[in-house]
Amino acid sequence: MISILDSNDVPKQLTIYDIAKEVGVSAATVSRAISGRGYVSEANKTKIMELVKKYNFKPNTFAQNLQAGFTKTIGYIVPHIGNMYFANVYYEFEKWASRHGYMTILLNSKGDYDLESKLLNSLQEKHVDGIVIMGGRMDEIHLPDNYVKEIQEVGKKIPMVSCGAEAERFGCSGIYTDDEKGVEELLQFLKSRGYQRILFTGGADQYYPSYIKKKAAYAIGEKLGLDISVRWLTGNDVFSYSAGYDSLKILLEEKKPLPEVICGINDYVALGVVNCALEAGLKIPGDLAVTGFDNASITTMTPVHITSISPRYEYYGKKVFNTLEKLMQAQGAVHGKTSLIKPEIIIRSSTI
Amino acid sequence: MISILDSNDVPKQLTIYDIAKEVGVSAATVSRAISGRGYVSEANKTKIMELVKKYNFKPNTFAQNLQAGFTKTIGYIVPHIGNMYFANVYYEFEKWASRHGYMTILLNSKGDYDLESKLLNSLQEKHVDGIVIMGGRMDEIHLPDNYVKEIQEVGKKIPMVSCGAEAERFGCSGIYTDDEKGVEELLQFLKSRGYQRILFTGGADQYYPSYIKKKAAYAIGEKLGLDISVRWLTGNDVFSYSAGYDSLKILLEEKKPLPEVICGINDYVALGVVNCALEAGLKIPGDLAVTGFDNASITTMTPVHITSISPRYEYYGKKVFNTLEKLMQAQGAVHGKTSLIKPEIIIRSSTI
DNA sequence: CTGAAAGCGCTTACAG
DNA sequence: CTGAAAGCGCTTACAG
Repeated sequence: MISILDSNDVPKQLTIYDIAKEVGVSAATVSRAISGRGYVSEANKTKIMELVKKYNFKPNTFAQNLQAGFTKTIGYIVPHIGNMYFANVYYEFEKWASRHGYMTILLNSKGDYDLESKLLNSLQEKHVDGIVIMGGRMDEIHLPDNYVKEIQEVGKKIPMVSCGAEAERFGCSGIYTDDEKGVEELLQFLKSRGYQRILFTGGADQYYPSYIKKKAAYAIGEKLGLDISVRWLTGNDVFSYSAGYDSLKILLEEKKPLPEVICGINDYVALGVVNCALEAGLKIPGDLAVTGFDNASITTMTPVHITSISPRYEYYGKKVFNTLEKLMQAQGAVHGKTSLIKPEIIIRSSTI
Repeated sequence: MISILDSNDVPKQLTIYDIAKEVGVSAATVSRAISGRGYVSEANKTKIMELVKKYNFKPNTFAQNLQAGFTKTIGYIVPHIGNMYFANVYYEFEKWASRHGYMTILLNSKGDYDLESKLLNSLQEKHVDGIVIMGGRMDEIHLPDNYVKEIQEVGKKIPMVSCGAEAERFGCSGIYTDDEKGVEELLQFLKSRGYQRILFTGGADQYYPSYIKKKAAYAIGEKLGLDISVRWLTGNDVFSYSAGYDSLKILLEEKKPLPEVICGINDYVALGVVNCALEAGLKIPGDLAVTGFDNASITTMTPVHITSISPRYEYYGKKVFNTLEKLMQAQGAVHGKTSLIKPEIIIRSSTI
């Protein structure tokens, strides 16, 4: 009998007491046998484990947690898991978390700061052992103070890793793609292929990933003697396919000479540029080269495959987990500074 | 002082006892004040809530859970959250779960049945209140008996919703897209536009979604007087972009007359077909029409936007949550039969 | 309206 | 090697 029905017909959970009674030992002995900690005679151990198997008994993790003071649960907040970037990092993270016995609660904030606050609150109530937060307010440069403070407060109580630039301001550990290095690799590559006039498009200054890339593009471009321009967009959806598409469309309508390369701020934008170009009868990379960032799977789902800067998801996700785990293990953890992950260029057919 | 340091410098959690002591009441009163259940004098309530606010106190959910017998946690297994289909359904599901006070643990199984078993086990240990499982073994027609039995066993103990066809065999509730209706809508639409020769590609017979669509395509095609053919692929990656791409490529190499329409088994496949067609210099929809299933965002990230059958993610995710919630609330839940969700055709420029 | 007490299911010194 | 007991932090009848 797996579940004993009480007077209300509510199935009662099987406990170590039930096992103990059936074997004729105390609950303590059952606990020792199952956990493998402390001495138990072979005879008893065998009997106990047989019943555990027979009933497929699982000790109640919550009781264990209450006792142990940790939950083996991690909270993970992203704006939208439908975004490949977040999905890819999460996938790799979760793999490591699972292997190490952690379960991850995945929450979507839609980039809504107040919803983010609510979710952060729920995670605290759950007493998760650690928190990872990506995107949303992490990327916002001019973030109102109260949102910064909130993260600081939470971070004081719960180990937290922020996946965004400038995690220092939140007082928590950060893991982030080294956008500067990414731009450097990209520009060096483009230069090596003989490109000169390069346009960056698709971002917006108020977000770190765009801001950093822009700054780096100008600085490194100058160093390499390249002709760099940056044209961000206005409107909401600056990181989208249609942002890239519209961006080139407008450029074409202006009838000024095109740059030799358009670098989308991410692969969605790059794909938009590619498709607009193809529609306009431009050859890629003959008439125009295109690159992206993030190495999303869509880079190979187009007639020309898009050269892109890969954040190296596997390494990234693993690093996030390792960093968080260290914090979780060190009681009264000291948050380190942001570690930047060196990205990698993946060369495809959208560039010579 | 939010955390009192004990001799080991381990920050101690704040409990209702600390609050009680500071106000000068019992823990029971604090509990009543916070939960809002039972009587508490206004005076005490005010004092207590002030401290709760001051210390940002959160009652330990695990202690509450242990008491209440439920965890307000749901386990959710998908093969890979990087797949847009799963990501979209999860996103909508999680929205509702959060609103109703549930947190969702998202696990990736990679479609590996044994990993799936392990994950299922961990979820049981966590004593989640409910489980959702999508893809992986759910879609496999010739699933070895032991995997079926396992799901049956888990489903007996924990409310479970399977997002796949034929959930009945697992003895748990199912929510699934009505693929038959989807094919019907698609074919009726194609007929209305005057199309006759229609080819389905990209699936494999051992998976329900393909199998059902194939069967429906033949049956409904005959009813409507259409010329239907189905060409599944061999190899691993039958649901991918390159499956679609290769499929058309081979067709073109055979130099037989092309069908008027190619229906990809999903949007990735459809996109592959589209791009192969464009590369071969075919006009879409002039020379060839293309359609997909799932209404993924990539349908509009191509030069021609792809007509697709939408599973209506919003409704789908909500329905999955509602179904699971009903099971979780009804103790000793009786699993219903699979409810099919009527899909919707989204007409775009890849068809006349 | 309030507090003492028992209990949720487990673990862990402690004494034997 | 084993069991009785206390405790993890909360809730909930129960008696007052």
